[in-house]
Amino acid sequence: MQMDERKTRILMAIIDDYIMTAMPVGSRTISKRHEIGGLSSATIRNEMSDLEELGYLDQPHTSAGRIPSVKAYRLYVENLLQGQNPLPADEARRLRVHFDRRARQVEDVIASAAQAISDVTRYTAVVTTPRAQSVRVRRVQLVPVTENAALLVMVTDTGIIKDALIHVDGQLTADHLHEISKMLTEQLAGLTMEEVRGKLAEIGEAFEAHRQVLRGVLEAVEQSSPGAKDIVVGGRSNLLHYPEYSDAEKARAVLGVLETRDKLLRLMQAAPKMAFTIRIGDETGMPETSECSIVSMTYRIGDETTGTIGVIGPTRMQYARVIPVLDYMGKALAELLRDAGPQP
Amino acid sequence: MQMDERKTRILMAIIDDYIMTAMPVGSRTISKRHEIGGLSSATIRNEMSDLEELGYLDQPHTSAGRIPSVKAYRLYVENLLQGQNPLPADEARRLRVHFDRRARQVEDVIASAAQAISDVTRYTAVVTTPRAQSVRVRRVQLVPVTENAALLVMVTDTGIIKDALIHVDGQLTADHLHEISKMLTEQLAGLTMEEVRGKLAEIGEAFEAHRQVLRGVLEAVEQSSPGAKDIVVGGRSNLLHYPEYSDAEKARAVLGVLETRDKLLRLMQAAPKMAFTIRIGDETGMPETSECSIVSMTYRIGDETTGTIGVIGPTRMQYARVIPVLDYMGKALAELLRDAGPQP
DNA sequence: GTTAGCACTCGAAGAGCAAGAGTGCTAACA
DNA sequence: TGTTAGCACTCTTGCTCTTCGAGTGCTAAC
Repeated sequence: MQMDERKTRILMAIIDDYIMTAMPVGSRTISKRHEIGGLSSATIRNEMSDLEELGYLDQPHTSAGRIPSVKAYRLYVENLLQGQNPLPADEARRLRVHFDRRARQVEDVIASAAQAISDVTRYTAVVTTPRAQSVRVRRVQLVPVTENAALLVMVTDTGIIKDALIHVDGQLTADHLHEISKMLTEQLAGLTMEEVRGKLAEIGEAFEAHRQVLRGVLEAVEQSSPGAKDIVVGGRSNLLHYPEYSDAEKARAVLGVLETRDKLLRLMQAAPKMAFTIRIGDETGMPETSECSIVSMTYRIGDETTGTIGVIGPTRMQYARVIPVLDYMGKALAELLRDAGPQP
Repeated sequence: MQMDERKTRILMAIIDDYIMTAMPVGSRTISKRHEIGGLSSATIRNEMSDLEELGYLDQPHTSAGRIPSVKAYRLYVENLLQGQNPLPADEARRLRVHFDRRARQVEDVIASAAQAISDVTRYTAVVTTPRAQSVRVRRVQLVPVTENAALLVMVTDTGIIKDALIHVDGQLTADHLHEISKMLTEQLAGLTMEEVRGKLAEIGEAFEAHRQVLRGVLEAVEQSSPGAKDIVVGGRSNLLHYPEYSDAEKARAVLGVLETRDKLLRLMQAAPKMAFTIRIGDETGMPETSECSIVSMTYRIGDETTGTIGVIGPTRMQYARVIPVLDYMGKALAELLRDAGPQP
C-alpha cells in the first residue's frame, strides 16, 4: 500500500484537528470538513485504517478516534518546511509590540526575544546568545573595582563582551592596570580563546611582576567560555496550558529540564547547516521530553556567529504558526544584534 | 475562651501533621502522638472544637479532620521565630555542596544561591542581588567595543558594577575614551546615582565635544537602575511537587507571577528592619499567590547594602526547615559577597 | 476534667448502567 | 472498482446508587 495525494490530505486534516483539540479524531469529523471534497465517513474510515497500517496513525482504543504518530508529524512538518509560510500581519505586529528593541545589552535583547516568542506562540521559548564559532580577541581592559579586585573586560571580534571579576592581591593603581591592559591588548589581539590560553602562560614568564593578575585573567578565560546568562527561557508557565501536562509529574519533568543548563543546551543544539531543526517526541533525545516537540532555528550574524532560538511544547504543536514566528524573530534578532555589533 | 498551653501544643501538632501530609487532621491522629501526653481522641476533639471556634482551625466538611487557618500558621511561625532554629548539620552540608562558592560574578553567586536553596528546601527560591540604599560612584570607565559602541563600566561604593553598552557616533580612539573616563571619574566619584544625573547635564555644557558620549552615559544611567538580571528564581519545578498545585491552572497562575518581574519584585519586598518576613496566603497581596506562603529575609553587606532571599511554596510550608536554611544562606551570601566587594 | 460509647454525617471509592462516539464489515450502488 | 449506507460491536464517559470508613458531636459515666 502506498501514500497517495488523498491519503496525505486526510492525514493533514487529522493532524490539524488533533493539534487544535488534543482529542482523538474520528472519521465523521474529517468527512464534515469541506477541504476533503465531501467524502463520506465510511470512506474516510477506510483511508484511516490504511493510514494506521502505514504507521501514520495510532488508536488509543478501539472505539476512539485516531491520533497522529511521530511519523505523521514528521511528514506534516516536512510538508510545512517545503512551502513558504509567511507570518500573518497581525502576528508580526504582536511580535513587534512584545519585542523590545530598545534593549541595549545582548542579554536583555535575548530575554526580550524569548518573552515575545513565548507570548505570541503560547509555548515556552528558549533563546541563546550569539556565539562565534571562533571568536578573536580585539581588546582587553582591566577596570579597578576595589583594592583587590578588578573587572576584566574582553571585547571580541563580534562585539561580544566577556567580563569577569578577577582578584588581585597586590596594591595595583589604576594606572598600573591601564598599563597591563594595554600590554594584554597588544599581546592578545587577534587570537582565539584557545590561543589566548597558551599566550597567557608565555606572557607570565616575561612579566614576572604581573603574574598575579595574569593568573586571574587566565582563570577567568578558562571558566568563562560558557557564560552563565547565555541561554534564557521565556514563558515556562505556558507549558501548563496544554492538557498533555495537566499531570503535575509530567509538567515537573519538563520544567526540570528547563532548569538544568546542560540539558537545556543539549536540547537546543541544532543541525547548524539547516535553518530549522524540528525534533518530535523521542527525537528530542531525552526521556523527560519524550512527549514534547522542539522547533529550533539558528540565526546568524555575519558568517561566523550564530545563536539559536526555539520553542518547546507538546508534540501536537502548532508547527505552522511556530515556524514563521521563529523565522521572523530570527531575522529581527540578527538584524538588531548586528547593528549593536561591529560594523564590517 | 482563651488559648492555653495545651491548646497551643495541640494546635502545633495539628499544623505539623498537616504540613507533612496535606490531609485534614483528625482527633485520633493527634491523640496517638506521644508529645500530647496520652489524651484520648475525645478530649482532643473537644479542644479542636474550641480551636475552631477561636479561628485557628477550619473544617473542609463535617466529617473530615481539620486544617489550620492562616491565623494558626501565623501563631506557628511567630513561635518559630521566637526560638532558636539552628540548621541541622546535614542540611548545612547539603547547602554547602550545592552552593558554588567559586562563582565570581555577583549574578552567578545569586543564581547558585537560589539553586542551592531550592534544592535543599524543595521549594522555589528567589534571590535578589544586593542593592545599596544609596550607591555612590567610585570610578567610571569606558571600554571601546567597536567603532561606534563602548562599554560603560561604573564601579560603586559597594563594589557593584553596572555595565551598559553605549553607542557613540564619533570616531573615538581608545585614548580619547580613556581620557573621558578619567574626567568622568573625577567629576562623578562620590555622587549618588541621582546626583550623577544632574552632574552629567552640567558636564555636558562644559565638554561640548563629548556631548555624544555623555548623552549615552546619561541614558545608560537612567535605564540601568533596575538591572535586568538582579533577581533570579530557582527551582520553579519544585512547585509541582505539592498537591495544592496539582491543578495545572493554579500552578500556571503562580508560575506566571514568577515570570513577571514587577510582580516578583513586589512579592519580595520585605520589611527591611526585620530579619524575616513571612507572608501567608492572602498576606502575599496577590490573588495568584493567595494559596502560597512566602518566607523572605534580607541579608546585609555592610550597613547600606541589602538583598533579599526567599522561598515560595504552599501555605503549609515547612517553615521550621525553611527559616534556618534562609538564615544560613543569607549569612553565607553576605560573607561571600562582602569578600568580593570593597574592603572597608 | 476526662473518656468511652454511639449515632450521625459526609466524602471517597466502586459497581452497575445507559448513552454516545467511533469502528469494522458487508452489501449495495454508480 | 471505488464509494457509501447500514448495522452490529466496542469502549469510554458520565451518571446514579451503594457501601465503607473516617471523623465528628453529644451524652453519660468515671
